[in-house]
Amino acid sequence: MLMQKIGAGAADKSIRLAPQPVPGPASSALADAFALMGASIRFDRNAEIYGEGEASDYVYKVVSGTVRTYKLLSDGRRQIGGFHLKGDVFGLEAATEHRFTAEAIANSVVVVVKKSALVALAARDHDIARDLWGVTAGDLERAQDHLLLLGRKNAQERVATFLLEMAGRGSTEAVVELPMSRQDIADYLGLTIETVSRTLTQLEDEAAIEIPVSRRILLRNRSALNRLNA
Amino acid sequence: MLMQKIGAGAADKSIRLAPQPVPGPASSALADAFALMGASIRFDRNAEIYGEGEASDYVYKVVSGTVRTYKLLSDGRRQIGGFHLKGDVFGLEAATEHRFTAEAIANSVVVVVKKSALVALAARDHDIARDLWGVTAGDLERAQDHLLLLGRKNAQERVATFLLEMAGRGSTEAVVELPMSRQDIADYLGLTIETVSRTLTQLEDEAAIEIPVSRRILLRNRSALNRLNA
DNA sequence: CGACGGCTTGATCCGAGTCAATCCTGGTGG
DNA sequence: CCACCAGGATTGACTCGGATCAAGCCGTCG
Repeated sequence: MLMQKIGAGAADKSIRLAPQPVPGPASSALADAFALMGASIRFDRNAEIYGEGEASDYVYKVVSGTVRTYKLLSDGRRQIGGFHLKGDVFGLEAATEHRFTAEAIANSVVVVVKKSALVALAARDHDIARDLWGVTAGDLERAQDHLLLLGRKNAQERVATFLLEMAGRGSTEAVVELPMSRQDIADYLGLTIETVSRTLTQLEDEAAIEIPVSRRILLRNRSALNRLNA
Repeated sequence: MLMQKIGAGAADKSIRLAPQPVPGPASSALADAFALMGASIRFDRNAEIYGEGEASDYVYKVVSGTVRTYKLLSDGRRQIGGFHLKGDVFGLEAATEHRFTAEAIANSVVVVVKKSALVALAARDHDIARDLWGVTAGDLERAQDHLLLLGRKNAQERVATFLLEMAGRGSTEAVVELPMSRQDIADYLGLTIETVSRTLTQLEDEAAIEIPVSRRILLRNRSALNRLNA
C-alpha cells in the first residue's frame, strides 16, 4: 500500500509536495489537476510503485524515467502490459484494485493524485470526466493493438512493431533509445530474451536497423520495418 | 457505413424503432439510454455490423445472439478481440473510427444509439459519463487479461481459461454452450483450429470436460481447469 | 440419401524455446 | 589509469509445442 511505503521512509524513495507544474505536451484539465494537486515521488530503478491487487487509491503520471506494468502467472511467467514514458498517466483503474504491478525501470519521478479527488472533480467538471475516459480509452487502444501482436505476429513482426512504436514515442524519429532491458522487451512481446536478441541481430544483418550500443537502435530502413508491421 | 446499410435495405437486416425496454441485469443510466433512444436491428449470421476504420457514430448493445469483433493483418491472419453476448455493449470508441470489425456470429438483434447523443448526455448527466467510462474500463480489463493469455499461456491453459470465462458468462455454470465455431475460438486464443480441437479432446481424455456435441461442453473437473488457469 | 461445412485426427515440419557457453561493457577498486 | 567483476547481451546446439498439410468423420439440411 502506498502510504505504508511512504511512511516506511524507504531509502529508495523521497516525497516532495507541490512540485513545479509538469511541462506536458498539451494542457488538459487532467494535466492541470496533476499540476495542482499532485505530490511527486522518486522511485529507484526496480522499485515497486504499486502491486497487483493493492487498492487503486492513486493515479500516477511519469515526470521522468520509465515505468513498466505487468502481470505474473503463478509460476513466474511475466507479461508486461505497457511501458510508461514521460508524460504518461498510469495506474488509473475504474475498479478498486490495481490489476497490474508497476515498477520503475530506471530511477524515475512520478506525480501522484488521489483517485477519489479526480473522481469527485469529474462529477462536477466534465472536462475531467472526459480526460479520465480518454486515458482509459487510450490504454484500451494500445492493449487491443497488442492483442493482435501477441496473438498473430511472428518474432520479426513483433520486434519491428515494437521498434516503430518506440520510435513514435520518442522525440527523435530515427534513433530509438531503449530504457528497458532485453528481458523487459521479451516479456512485453511474448518472446524470450534470446529470441529478441537474435531477431535484433537478424534485422541488423538485413540492414533494417543498426545497434551501436545495445540500448540504442537506429532505424535504417523504415519501409522494411513497416512491411513487417502490417 | 451504417445508414447506407440500413438504407440499402439489405435482406439480412430489418430495423424496428422504439423496441420494448431491453431486459438487462442491472438498470443503469446507460441501459436506460439504450431503452429510450435505441433502434434495434437484426443481423444474420456472418453479417458485418461495422468495419474497422469506419466512422464510430453508433454504439451497440446485444439483445440476442452473439457478436465477434476482430482485427485482420494484411495477409488475412485474424485476431478476435472479444465475443459479445446478450447484454454486452460494444462498438463504443473514444476515437472517431472503429478499431475493429464487428460481425454477427449467429442471427442476432442489437440495439443502436448515436454516440454523439450519448456523449451529449454525458456532458450533463454524470451517471452516463460514469457508465461510458465503466464500459471502456471493462473492455480494458478483459483486454489486459487476454494479453497475459496470448503472451504467456500454452494451448491447454488458453483453452481452460476460455472455458472458465464462457462458463462465468452463461447462466448455467457447469454447461457451456458455445455460440462460436472452432475457428472463432482459435482466432480468439491465438491458436489454430486443429490445436483447439486437439486440446479439447485432450481435456476430455483427462476427464476435465465432456463434449456431448461440439458446441456444448460440460465442465466435469473445475479444479483441474482452475489449476490450468493461473 | 447425398453433399457440404464444421470438426477431428494423423503425420510431419518448423519457429521459437531451452540449455549452455561466451562476450561485451559499464562500474569499481586498487 | 588500468585490471577486474558482475550483469546484461549475444550466440550456438538442440528440443519441442504448436503449425501445417492431409485425410477422414460426423451431423445437418436439402
